[in-house]
Amino acid sequence: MAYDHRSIESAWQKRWEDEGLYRSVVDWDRPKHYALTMLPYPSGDLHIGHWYAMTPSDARARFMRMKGFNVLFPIGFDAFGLPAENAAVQRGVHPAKWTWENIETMRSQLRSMGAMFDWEREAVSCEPSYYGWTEWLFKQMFAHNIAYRGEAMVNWSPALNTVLANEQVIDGKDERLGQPVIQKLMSQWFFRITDYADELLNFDGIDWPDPIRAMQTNWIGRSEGAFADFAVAAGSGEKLQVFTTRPDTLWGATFMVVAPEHPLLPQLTSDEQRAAVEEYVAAASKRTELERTADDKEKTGVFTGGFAINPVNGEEVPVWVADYVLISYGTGAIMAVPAHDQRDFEFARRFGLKIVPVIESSGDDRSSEGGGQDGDEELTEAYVGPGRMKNSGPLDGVVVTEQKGRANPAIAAALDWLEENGAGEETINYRLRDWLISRQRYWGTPIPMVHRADGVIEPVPDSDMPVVLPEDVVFTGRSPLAETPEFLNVTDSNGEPARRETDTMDTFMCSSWYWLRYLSPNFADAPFDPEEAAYWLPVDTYTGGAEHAVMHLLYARFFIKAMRDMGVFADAEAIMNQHGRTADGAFHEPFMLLRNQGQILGEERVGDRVAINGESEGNRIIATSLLVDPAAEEGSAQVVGELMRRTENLLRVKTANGMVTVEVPDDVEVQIPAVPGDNGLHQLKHHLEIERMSKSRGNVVNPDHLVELYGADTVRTYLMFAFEWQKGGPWNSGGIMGSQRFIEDVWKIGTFEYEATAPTDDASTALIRKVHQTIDRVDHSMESFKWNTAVAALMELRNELNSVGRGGLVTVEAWSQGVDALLKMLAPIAPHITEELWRSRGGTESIHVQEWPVFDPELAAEDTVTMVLQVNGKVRSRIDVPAEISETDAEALAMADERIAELTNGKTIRKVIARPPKLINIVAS
RNA sequence: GCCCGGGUGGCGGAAUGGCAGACGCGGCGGAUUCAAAAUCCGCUGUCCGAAAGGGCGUGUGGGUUCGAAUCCCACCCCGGGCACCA
Repeated sequence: MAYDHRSIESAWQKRWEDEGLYRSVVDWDRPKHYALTMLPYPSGDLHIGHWYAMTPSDARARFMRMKGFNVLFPIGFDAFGLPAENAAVQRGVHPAKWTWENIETMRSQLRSMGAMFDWEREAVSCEPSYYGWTEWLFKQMFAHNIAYRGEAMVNWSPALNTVLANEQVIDGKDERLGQPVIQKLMSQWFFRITDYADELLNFDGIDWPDPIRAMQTNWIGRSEGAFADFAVAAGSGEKLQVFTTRPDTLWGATFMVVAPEHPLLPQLTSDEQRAAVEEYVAAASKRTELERTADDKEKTGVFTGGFAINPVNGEEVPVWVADYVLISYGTGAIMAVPAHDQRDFEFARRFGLKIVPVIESSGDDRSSEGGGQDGDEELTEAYVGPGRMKNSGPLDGVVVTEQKGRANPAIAAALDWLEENGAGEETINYRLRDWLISRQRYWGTPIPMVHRADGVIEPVPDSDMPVVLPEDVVFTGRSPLAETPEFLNVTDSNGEPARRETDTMDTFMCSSWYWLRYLSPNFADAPFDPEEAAYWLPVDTYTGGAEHAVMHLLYARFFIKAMRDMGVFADAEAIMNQHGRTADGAFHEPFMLLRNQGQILGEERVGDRVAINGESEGNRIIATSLLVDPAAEEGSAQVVGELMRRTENLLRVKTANGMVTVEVPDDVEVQIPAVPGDNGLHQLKHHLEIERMSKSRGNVVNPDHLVELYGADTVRTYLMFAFEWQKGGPWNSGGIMGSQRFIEDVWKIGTFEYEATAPTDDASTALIRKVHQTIDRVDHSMESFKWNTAVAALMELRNELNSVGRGGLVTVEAWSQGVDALLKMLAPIAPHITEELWRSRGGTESIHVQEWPVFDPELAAEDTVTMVLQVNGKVRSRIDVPAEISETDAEALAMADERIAELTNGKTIRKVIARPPKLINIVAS
């Protein structure tokens, strides 16, 4: 009977579900394992990337289950977000309808994967039963002063009509559409994630990939330094505070620069300079973040006419305004030390400002210049190296190293001096900003707050919670909530008319706690059932894409810490203790072990070779005929070459002489001999690069189609076998045949009626040995997320079974052990075929609840080993020796070897390195 | 510029400092077939050689070691992150 994936796979999926095989229930007598895959956004189609991310995650969960753990592996949907709203604006579909239809499609696609999801724990973030608790969490944050309303320069996206978090802005453009983002002063809701900056820098106790840790560390951007206060010269008693990581260079601060948005700027500006400053500030505000931070831009700036007093030496320094100083970092003002900071140096050179070196380089080459640095005209760049302080009054001569913070003696001395003299204080500054969570959108979690007429902002009372999104709204592209009076108009706690907050929350809020809602998606008294949380938390294994490094993964960490501090886990912890477990770090970090998969890219494809005749018109050719001909020769038509790109009726053809643009009028006949019937332009195949899959590039691989053709088991196996999982790479449509053959071979082996026609003990022992070697390899591979080597080891076992099966060389018992082991170890990877074969071979319970094969090192041990004989490190011979051969015996055998004798003949043996039973190396000359 | 990864056959990729290239794709040759597909068997880093065998070979150059894809130093290239962050 041939293997029919179509009937077998769907039948088992149904049966597993009917029997509740993947229902996971709290059982304090068994060790738990919470496996989690990042929850998908319901875009409407499960693409191959979802499979690539989720099937290994599923295989790992199944593996842990067979290893004896009570495994929870839930799934849900991150259902709020902009695409749903865009669909509403563009196509008139309500976001809820669009979202739920997509979820429905994706549910059935996810089922076709055959994953062990516990669907009874499914959570969908756009349901009031979910987002009501997101609102509740917001209120808790507000009550604990973690959420606050603040006015700040925020990223405003005119294209998206909303503000965005810093994390969502890349190179001055929004991460979604790539449209420019501008800075705007607005009053918005923030979370005090910066209060957790130091804790977020600590990754103790969690096993996360280094790159993710590095990215988060980078993003948080801790720098040690000092605030220094410069008194504003023209009276008023105002102080201009700066942040610096180099307080040791204070004596070299010869001017100051403030950001165009700095609040003291109007006060600092003199009347003579006011017009120029105002013009500069106006121009800066119009420029986008991208323009302001462009690399190659020459620094611009304007003198304010104001001065400040350098606290260390009382000198008056001019204050400039320039947009290279950012209002969002530090204090928005800097002391400029042109001698030792390249940016300040460039600015000083451009505007002819004073440069005073305060570090004498200690290198011989430099000191021999005889203090050449003092003659600042000769300087070509700022000096940032080590040396000794000079021109710095009390601190002259202190050693300057390249270390940061207090570890640098010069910085330590300067910090002490500042504090002793009341001129400043030691401080730590972060690049991380508070998390801006307001969005001027409809399809998100409402912010449960009310703006009273007297300006006070108060939370929606518990009795009116949750705030439910009104469904009957009009989509214009602006937030409909602000234009829906029934939603907008409320009464406050005093019974006075008030206005409801119409902004919704960043959708990253939803995904910052979803793994907690999975525990009990229908629990009505709290965000999660404390009993479930006590048993299952924390998440043991988390898998997903690395693109979330500084967004989701950072927010999720912040959330659990904030929730812990608000006491949200108190009940769960008490229950944990009752069961004799201690919370340890369970509520400090959300995900104990994190692994990231890479990305599947589009397959490379050669474009059609086309032969085109036509007439030149300007720099393009208007075609009169077009033929696809793989064998077309150079010169056989006016344009001959590979079709690189097609946009409507414009073709880009790569010819021997370069790229040619061809326009194909509607009435030109397109001939593609390989495609029967009338041919059209849309049938032409253009060249595909290896790049990200996207509909617009036409290089998307559809998993549904692959499942139909090969079956889910084959697709799963291929995805796990053909790539280094953490790396990903281009799709290769040919390679899947290898996995299909493997699955079919497993079917043949599993259904083979084995007869021991010529069994020998040796052959049987050898097969069992192979089985145990395989167990060892698969164990280690699965443990460390190396799916490709796990599959490779199983393929080797398949090869072994194939060859012994044909000869009937082993006992029936050995054969049977081999087949059982193969099926069990393959079960996490290919759940359907292994279940079918397991049952057909007499299994009464599911293979997925069987115990994982136990490795026996004695059975795995070889009794003879091929020993390599080297002369001077080069392999010259090989001999078979007993595995437990002694060093002397091994050496003797090596010396007795013919080839070795030949090669060492007449030479002096200097040394013999013996590593029995694997290797002997004879050093001779 | 700074911080992470990574460079191994035609391709995807294996290799606790000890036989480089497991496993698979592709390719070549053969069997089967009227033929093809499927299947099965064999070969497949490269150069020299009829063969036996040998030379070379893990981005480049150096080093440590009896022995290096693996460890150290310098450099080149690719991917990712950050970036006028004071």
